[in-house]
Amino acid sequence: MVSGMPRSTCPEPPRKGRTGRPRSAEADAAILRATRASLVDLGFSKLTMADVAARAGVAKTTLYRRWANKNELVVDAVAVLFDELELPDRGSLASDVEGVVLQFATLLEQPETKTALMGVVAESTCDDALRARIRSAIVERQKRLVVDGRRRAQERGELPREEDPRAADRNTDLVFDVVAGAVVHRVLVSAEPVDEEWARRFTLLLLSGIGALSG
Amino acid sequence: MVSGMPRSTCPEPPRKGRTGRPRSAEADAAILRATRASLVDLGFSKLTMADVAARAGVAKTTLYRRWANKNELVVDAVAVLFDELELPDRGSLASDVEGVVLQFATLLEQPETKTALMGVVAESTCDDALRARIRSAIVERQKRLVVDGRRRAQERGELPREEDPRAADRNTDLVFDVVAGAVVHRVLVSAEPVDEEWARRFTLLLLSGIGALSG
Amino acid sequence: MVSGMPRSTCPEPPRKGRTGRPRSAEADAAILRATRASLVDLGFSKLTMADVAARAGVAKTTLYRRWANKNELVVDAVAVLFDELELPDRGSLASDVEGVVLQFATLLEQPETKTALMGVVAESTCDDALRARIRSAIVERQKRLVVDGRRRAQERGELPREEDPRAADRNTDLVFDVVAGAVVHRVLVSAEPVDEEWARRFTLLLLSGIGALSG
Amino acid sequence: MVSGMPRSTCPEPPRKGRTGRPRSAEADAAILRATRASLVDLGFSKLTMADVAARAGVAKTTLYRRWANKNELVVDAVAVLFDELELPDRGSLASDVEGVVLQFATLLEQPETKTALMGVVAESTCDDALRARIRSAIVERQKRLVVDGRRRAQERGELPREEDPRAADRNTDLVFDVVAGAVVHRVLVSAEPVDEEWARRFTLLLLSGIGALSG
DNA sequence: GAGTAATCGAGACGGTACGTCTCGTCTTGTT
DNA sequence: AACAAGACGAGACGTACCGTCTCGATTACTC
Repeated sequence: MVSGMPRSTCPEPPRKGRTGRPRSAEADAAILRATRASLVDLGFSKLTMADVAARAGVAKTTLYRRWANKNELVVDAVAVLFDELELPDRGSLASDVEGVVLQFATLLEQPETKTALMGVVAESTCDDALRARIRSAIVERQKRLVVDGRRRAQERGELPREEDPRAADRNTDLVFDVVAGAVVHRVLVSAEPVDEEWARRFTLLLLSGIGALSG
Repeated sequence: MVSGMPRSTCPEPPRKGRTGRPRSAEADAAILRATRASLVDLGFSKLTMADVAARAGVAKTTLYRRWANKNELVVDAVAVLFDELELPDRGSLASDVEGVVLQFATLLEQPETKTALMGVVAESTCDDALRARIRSAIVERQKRLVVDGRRRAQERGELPREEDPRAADRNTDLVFDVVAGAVVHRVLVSAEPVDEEWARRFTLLLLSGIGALSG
Repeated sequence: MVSGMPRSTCPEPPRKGRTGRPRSAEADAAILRATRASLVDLGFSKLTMADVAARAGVAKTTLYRRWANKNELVVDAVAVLFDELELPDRGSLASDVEGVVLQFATLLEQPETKTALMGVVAESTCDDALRARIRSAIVERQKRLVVDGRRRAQERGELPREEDPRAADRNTDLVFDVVAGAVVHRVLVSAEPVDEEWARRFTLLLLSGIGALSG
Repeated sequence: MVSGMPRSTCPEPPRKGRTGRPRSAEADAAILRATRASLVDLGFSKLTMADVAARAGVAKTTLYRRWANKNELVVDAVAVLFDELELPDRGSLASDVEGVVLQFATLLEQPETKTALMGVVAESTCDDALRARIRSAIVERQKRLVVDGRRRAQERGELPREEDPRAADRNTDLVFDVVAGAVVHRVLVSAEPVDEEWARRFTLLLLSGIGALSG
C-alpha cells in the first residue's frame, strides 16, 4: 500500500492525560499478534477474549482496557495486513491490475485474513459503528490502489484524463467494487483459486469495460 | 430464479424408513419462518436456537432433531429466498442484466438476507461441510441465471455461440463472480445503494468486458 | 419369607375388562427383570425409563401403560426380592434372630437392593402415595418375621405369652424398627459389614433388651 | 452437639494461594441457606441447581465453582443441622438417652433434613466419594454423642470402665447403629412418630441390652 | 524519595447460550 | 385393544464465554 499512510488502527487511548503507570506497548503488540494467531487456529466465531489474553500472556482486563469488544480488536488486528498491498509498477495498466489482483487473492487465501474479514463484515451488517471502523481501517485505505493505478495509467497515456471529478469518483467506486468484489467472491464464496490465468481473463474483462465507461 | 427447480434444501431426513411417528411438516415450516424472523430482529451472531424454537412454538429438541447446528439451519432458512430471483425477459441482454442486478441488490438489502448470508459465509471459512452446503443450496442454483442469460442472448444474436464448452464454463464462472461479487461488495462492504444509475454503469462495464472475452 | 403370601405387587390392571389384545405377561416379567438389571448398572437416580424399556425389548409406552412412574416401577421390581427372606428354625430364638439378621444384611448388600431401597425411601419423604406403596409392598410384609419369631419363641417357652394385644403390637413395631434400622444403618450409612460376630453381639443386645421390656 | 467442634464442611478451596479476587463468603452462606430452603419446598430429587442459584441471588457458575454437583452441595447444606444435636445432662444415662433420641427425631422430622439425608444416602450407594463425605461430615461427628454419653455414665458409675479399647470401639459402633438406625427407620420408613413413650421404651431396651454386653 | 494514580496479573462474579439428556405424552402403522 | 417406533413440548444438566468487578502488586511521573 501507499507508504507514509498514518496508522489509523490503534487501541483506544488512555482517558486522561499524564499521571500513573503508562500502558505497555509490548502488550499492545503481543495482543494483536495473539489475535491473528488465534484467528488462524480457531476462526473468527470460536476466537475468545480469554484465549487471546492467554496467548499474549496478558490478563483479560488488559484487553478490555484497550478494545471495547472482540469485533474491534479483530478489525485492528487484521487491518494491518492490508497495508502490505502495494501497486507494483510493471509497465502497463494490465500488468499492474493483474499484479494487484494476485496480491489481493494471496492475502485473502491466508486463513487469518479470510475468516477475520468475513467475520467482521458479517457482524457489521447489524452494527453501524463496526461498519464505520471497517470502512476507515480497511476499505478507504485500499481504494487508493484504484486511484493511484488510474493516475499512473493516465500518466502513461493508457487512460484519458477525467474532466468531471464527480464522475471520476463514481468510477473509482465502481471499479473498486468490481475488483474487490470479484476477487472476494471467487475466493470465499465460489472457493476457487485465483491463478494467473483467471487474473488475466478478469483483467481483460475489466479494462475493456473501463474503456467503454470512459469512451 | 428459474422455475421448476426442485427444492434441495431440507432438514436431514429421519434415519430408517417407516415406523414411528412421522415428523411434523408444520414444524419444519414454522422453524424456517421463525429463523428468518429472528435473523431480522437479532442478526446472525445474536440469533439463538432457543429464540427460534420459542418463536416457532416448538421445543429446542425439535430443532436439533432436524439440523445439527445454527449454521445449517440458517443456510436452509435463507436459501429459499434466493429462489425468488428470476431472469426477466426485457428484450435485450443489457436490460436483462440490469434487471437481475437490481433484483439481487434488493434481496441483499433485506436485513435477513444480508446478515445471514455474510454470517454463514464467515463460518464457512473454517467449516468445509458448511461451505459445501452453501455452494449446493445457494451458489450453484444462482449460477443458472448466468447460463440462461447467455443462452437467451445467443438466441437473440447478441452474443456469439460458444464453441469450446470448457471455455464457456470458465466464462460462466468469471461472469458470475464479477456480478455477484460486485453487487455484494457494493451493498455489504461499501454500504452504498445499488440504484438504476449504478446498475446501468455496471452493466455497461460488464457487457463491454464480456464482448472483449468473446471476440 | 412365609410362603403362601399373596403377591401384592403387580402392575396396575387394565382399565375396562375384556375386549382387545390382552397384555403380554412376558413383557411384565421382562420389564421387572430389566429394572433390576438397570438398578445394578446405573443406580436408582441414573436409571431411566428408556433404558429399562430398551433392556426389556419393549416400547416406553408399554411401561407407562403398567406403572405411573419410575418410583412405582422400582418398588415393584425390588419388593419381590424381600420375599426371599425366611425365618429359619435353628432351634433357639437367638439363633433364629442371628439367621434373619444375616439374611437381611446379605440382601441389603446386593447393589440392586440397596440403591433401590434407599432411592424409593428418599422419594417417599415427599410423596405420600409412594410411602404407602412401600409400606404395603415391603414393610408390612417383613414385619411378619418378627411376629412369627415371637410366636415360635413363645411356643418354645423362651418368651412369655403377651396378655395385652396392644402392648404386643407396640413391641412388634419397636423390635422391627430396631432390627431393620440397625442393619440398614450398619450397611448403608456406616458402610461396615454385617458379619457373624456383629450379628451375635447385636442379638445379645436385642434379646436382653426384649427381656427387660417383657419382664 | 459437642461445642467447640470445628466446622469441617466447606466448599472446596480455591486452588492456588493468594492472587485474584477472593471468593465471596456471603455467597457461600446464601447458597447453603438457599439449598435448605429449596429442600423444604421441592425435596431432594426435584431440587435444581438453577433454583438454588436463583434463591441465593447468585449465578449458577458460582455454585459449580464451589461444589462439583448437587449431592455434595446438599451434604454440606444439611451437615450443619446435625451440629445442633447436643448431649443434655439430665442426671441419669436413661434420661440423657431419651433426650438425645427425642432431639434426633425432631431433627429428622424436619422436611429439609429427612428428604436431604435419605436423598444423599441413596446416591451414596453408587458413589464412594459421596459416601466418604457423608461419613466425615455427618456420621463421625454424631458418633461423639455416644462416646460422650458413655464417658459421662462411667463418671456417674452407671456403666463400668471399659478395659479393652477395641471392644469399646466395637460397642460404640454397635450402639450408634442401633440408636440412629432405629430412630431413622421409625421416622422415615415406618413413618410413625417418635414420642416420649416410644423413647422411654426404646431406651429401656437399649440400656438393658448394653448392660448385657458389658456384664 | 514519598506520594499518587493508573497500570498489571489473577481470578471471582452475574448472565446467557450452548447442545445433550430425560421426562411423560402423542401419533403413526402393525399385530 | 396392545404393541414397537419414534416425534413431541418441557425443562434441567454442566460447560463455556461474555464483559465487569475486586484484589494485591508494580511502575512511572510529580512534588
